[in-house]
Amino acid sequence: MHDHDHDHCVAEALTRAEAICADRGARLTDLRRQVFELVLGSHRPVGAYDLVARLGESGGKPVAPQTVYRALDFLIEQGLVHRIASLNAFVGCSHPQVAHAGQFMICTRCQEVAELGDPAAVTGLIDRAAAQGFTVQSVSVELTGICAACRGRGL
Amino acid sequence: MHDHDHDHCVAEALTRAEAICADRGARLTDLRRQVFELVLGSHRPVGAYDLVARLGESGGKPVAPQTVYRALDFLIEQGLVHRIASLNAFVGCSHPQVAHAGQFMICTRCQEVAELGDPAAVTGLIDRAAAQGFTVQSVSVELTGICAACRGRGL
DNA sequence: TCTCCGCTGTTACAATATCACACCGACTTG
DNA sequence: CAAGTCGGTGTGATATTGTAACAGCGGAGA
Repeated sequence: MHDHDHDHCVAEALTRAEAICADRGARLTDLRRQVFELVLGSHRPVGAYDLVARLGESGGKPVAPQTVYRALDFLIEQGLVHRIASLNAFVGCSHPQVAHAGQFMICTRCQEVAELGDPAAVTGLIDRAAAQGFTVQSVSVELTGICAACRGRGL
Repeated sequence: MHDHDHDHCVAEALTRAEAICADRGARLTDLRRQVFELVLGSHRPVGAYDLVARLGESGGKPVAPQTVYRALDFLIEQGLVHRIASLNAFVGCSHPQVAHAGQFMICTRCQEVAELGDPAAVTGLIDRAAAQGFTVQSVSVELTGICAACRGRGL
C-alpha cells in the first residue's frame, strides 16, 4: 500500500535519532537502537512482547520483558517512540525533532497508525482545560476508524 | 474538596441509568447495578480488580473477573461508564443522556478525573481526520496534569 | 411445556507490566 | 592506581489486567 521504502525511512529515522541523542547527551545504546529499529521497521503498533520475541530470534540471547520495557521508556522519554494506550502498543514517531503530543488515527482494519498532526486541536484542549483550572502535563488523542487505503479497497 | 453529596449524586445517576436502560430495553440487572454503584461511588477511576475485590467483600460470594468485565462492557455500551485507557480503569459518566466521546482530565496528584466536555474539539479532530481520508469511529482524549483543587493546595 | 436466549458462574489461561537484586563497565575522585 | 559511584543491563519471580471456553439457570414466547 504505502510504496515508500521502509529501509530508507528507517535508516533516516535512525540518523535523526542519533543526532537528537547526541545533542542531549542521551545514550542510544545497542539495545535501545535495536528496539527502536524493530519498532520503526514494523511501521505499525508493536506490543512489548512482540519485541521480546523478535529480539530473542535475531539476537541469539533471549531477552527479558523488563529489558524491552526499559528501552521503550528511554525511547519514549526522548520522543522517538509513542505509546498507544488503547492498544497497549508502541509506534515510532514520525517527527521526533519537535516535541509534540501523541495524536493517532488507528485503522481498525489494517492496524496501521498515522499521526494526526493537529497542534491547534491540542492547544485548544489545553486552553479549555486551563479555563477549568486544570494544568496540563500531557495530552493523548486516539481516534479509531477506517483509513483511506482500506476505504479505497472497499473494506 | 468536592463538598457535594456523593450518596445523592449516586442515587440520581442510578435513577437516570434506569430510565435510560428502560428506554432502550437494556437490562440493568442487580450485578450491573452493583458494579455501576461501585464505579460511581468511588468517584474516581477504579480498576476492574478493585471492583472484583469490593464485590467479594460486600456481596459474600466471590466474583470472577470475567463477571465484572462483562458488567463493565454492558455499562460502557450504554454510555454509563467510560474506560480510561491510559489508566486501565473505569469511571462513571457524568452525563450519559448525550452520546459523547470520552474526554478526560486526569489529576496526577489526587487521581481524580473530570470530563472535559469540549465537543467542538472532538468535531475538529474528526474533520481533520476526514480531510486526510480517515473515517472516525471513536475518539478518546486524555489529558494528565494537576487539577484546580490540588493546585490550590499548593501541590 | 418446550425451547431459545441472554445473563451469570467457573476454571483455566493469556497478555501486559513491574519488583528486587546482582553484575558490569565507564567515569570520577582521592 | 584504588575506591567509589552511577547508569545500563541480566535474571528470576511476581503482580496486574484481560479472555477463552463451556456449563447452568431462568425468564419470554411459541
